Amino acid sequence: MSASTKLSTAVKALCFIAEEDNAPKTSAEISIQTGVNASKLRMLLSMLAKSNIVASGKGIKGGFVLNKDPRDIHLQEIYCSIEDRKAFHLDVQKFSGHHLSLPVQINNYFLDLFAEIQVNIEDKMTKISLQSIIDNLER
Amino acid sequence: MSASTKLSTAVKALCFIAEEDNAPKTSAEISIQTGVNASKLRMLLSMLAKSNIVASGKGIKGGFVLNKDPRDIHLQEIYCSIEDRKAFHLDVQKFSGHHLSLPVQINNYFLDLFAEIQVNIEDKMTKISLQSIIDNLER
DNA sequence: TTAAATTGTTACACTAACTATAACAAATAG
DNA sequence: CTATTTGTTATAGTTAGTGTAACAATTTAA
Repeated sequence: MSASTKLSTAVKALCFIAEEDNAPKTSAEISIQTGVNASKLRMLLSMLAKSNIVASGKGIKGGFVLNKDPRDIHLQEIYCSIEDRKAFHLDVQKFSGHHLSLPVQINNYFLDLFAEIQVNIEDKMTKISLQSIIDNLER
Repeated sequence: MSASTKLSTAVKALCFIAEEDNAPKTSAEISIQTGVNASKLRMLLSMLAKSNIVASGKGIKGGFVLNKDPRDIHLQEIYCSIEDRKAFHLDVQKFSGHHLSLPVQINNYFLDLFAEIQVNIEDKMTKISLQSIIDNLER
């Protein structure tokens, strides 16, 4: 699952969990509502649980509930809990050279540029709360 | 080859082609200097030739030369000529649903967000010329 | 006109990544 | 004890990326 796909899937699940009643939602229910496979959802949600974004319960009354106010859950936080790589991954051709310095310098130039882009993306994501996404959908 | 790898590879090749003398550089020479396979370089450079960023010549005196002043070649232009997808590709989980509107709305939300990020990246790339990269490497 | 060099393009094998799903132990509730 | 549900691991199939080779078409020059 690509980073951007994981993020949008996680947000779909969280939006459904956030709905009206705060009865726990099972992965099976979320799967029906979102069209995403239940196992895959459980993988994502178990990571969100480790970050205390959701709480999970096993057994017959189990499922997932939000563990925070949707106004206090931000995209950046969701992203970090489901993806180990820093923001959206951009890479340069790996270089196995010896005496060649130009390609190495250019790799470094691009790694810096890509890092800068990633900081921009993270800034943007930090400013977007789950609540703002829910509000955006309702109007 | 990922989009970001293509871009950094193309810039490596262009920096080498831009060096001092403007004798044509062959794909074999560029391959030695950059560590990138000659066939792959020819694929990239033939696209740059179609965008008039470089000119190519076949035969015994052939090779690649810049077709523009390095101050007038920008990253965005290089990117567009080697990649058909719009900027760095971010995607959402494809959705084959029927009656479900929440996932579709959220997909659209993310597609908009990612489009916005891509505009930012393109803006950034438009402001970076090949000459500025060369200058950056020399100091 | 022949030979050598070089691009431009296609093809191929190999590997890594992604996708979709299944399976099952561990925990929970009644 | 049984049914349910999470959390995790595994599996199989597909797609994308990597590295390289091959060769027709073109060009230069002897």
